[in-house]
Amino acid sequence: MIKSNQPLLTYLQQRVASGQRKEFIQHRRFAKGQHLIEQGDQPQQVYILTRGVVKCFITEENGRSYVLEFLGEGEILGELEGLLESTNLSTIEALTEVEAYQISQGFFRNELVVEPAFNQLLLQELALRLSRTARRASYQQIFPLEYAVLNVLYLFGESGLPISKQDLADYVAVPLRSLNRVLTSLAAQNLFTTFTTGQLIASPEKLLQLMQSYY
Amino acid sequence: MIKSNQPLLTYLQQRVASGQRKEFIQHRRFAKGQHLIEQGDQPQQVYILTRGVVKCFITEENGRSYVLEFLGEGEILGELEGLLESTNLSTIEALTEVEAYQISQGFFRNELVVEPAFNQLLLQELALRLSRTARRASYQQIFPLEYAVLNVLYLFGESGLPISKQDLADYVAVPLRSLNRVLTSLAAQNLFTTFTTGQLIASPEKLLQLMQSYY
DNA sequence: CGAAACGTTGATCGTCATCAATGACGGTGG
DNA sequence: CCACCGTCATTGATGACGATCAACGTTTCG
Repeated sequence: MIKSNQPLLTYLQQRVASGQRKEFIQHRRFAKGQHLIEQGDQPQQVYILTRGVVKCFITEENGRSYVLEFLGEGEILGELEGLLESTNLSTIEALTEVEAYQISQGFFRNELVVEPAFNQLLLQELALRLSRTARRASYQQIFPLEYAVLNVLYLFGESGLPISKQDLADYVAVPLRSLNRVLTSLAAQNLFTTFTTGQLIASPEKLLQLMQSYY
Repeated sequence: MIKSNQPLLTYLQQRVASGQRKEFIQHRRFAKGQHLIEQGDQPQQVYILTRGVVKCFITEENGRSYVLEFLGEGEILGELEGLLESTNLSTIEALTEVEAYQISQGFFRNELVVEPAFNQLLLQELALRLSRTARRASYQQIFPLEYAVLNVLYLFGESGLPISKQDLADYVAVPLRSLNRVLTSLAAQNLFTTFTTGQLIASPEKLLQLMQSYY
């Protein structure tokens, strides 16, 4: 659920360690809550996360938000805009304190040409994101809310939820009130207790079984 | 709405005309209704359309389908699987008679390395699709069905709808019956007549105005 | 000083009313 | 025969409003 990209992180660290042209790569830190990228703005930079988690979301004209992804270590930000030379598709907000390499769009585009390994990593990253986004669009449209929530709970398993309920609500694209309704209804089925801390009690098998009842 | 990619088509035609390694590139034809790619199968080929329109859709376990895109000339198919070496994300069905270049995954991957221009075109294509898919996931989740339908009608404008109502219904992710309901309700507002042939009467401005009433 | 009592604040829930989307079934018209 | 629509019933999701509860710092009293 919180996507990461270890190979890209490793690649970049080696790239930095090699020392070549490292003047184009800055390491920056962002406080929790800060926006790395603002939807609709003209983009300038590309980031690659080295620590922390960000939320990547689109805000619609009526004020409601849709969370595209939660991104963690090794994930790249601003790459779509770097490739398309368009304004920012989404806002990127730090959910924790975040550290990231910052590179200019020009350097980013140049790297794609001169570094086949980087090029390859980016192609795979884009392909994977497209695949994930498409799958999610599909099942969130087709199945009812409860299914999507079960899915999220299943993905987090017993590890606990590192994100706020409001963010989770935006992820499944409903108001917080509606998410809470579903959660209490699930809790009534003895699926878990004390959701507050993100702790599940029920077995993943039970969740899977419930999900399959929608087939 | 029917996405196309002229630069990629032009590139490929030049590539073929140059005659180099053209033994790896076959030109194939598919009848209307035929499936170029089947969801879940092990992929073998990458296609680039030269004529016709295909529907690219995911079928969920409960039998309902979600249309990801309608793709036309110059669009590439099977590239995600070629990059990720995964099973097919979606089914690709010919909506009209279709012609396409067919290349093997191996050749496809090799081209990405030896042909910077092709590599660049693919990066941009993936970035654009990701951007489109994300935007659509967002507004379809957040706005009611009528908004999505107005949006589609607006995009097609007065050119008429080249796709069936069932396909359109799958695109907005509702049963055909529900789509028809929305259409008749819109027709009652004098937005257009004789939708059967895909003809609109109303001005795009009027559609836009209606859409904005959801803000 | 320390513990109990208090008040404030934000998150959550019960309830009721409403709207959006779906399913079913039968009718109508090409 | 098939595509479409009218109607009615039902489910899913939302909005509003007030009640409740937990967290936390502050006040009060022994």
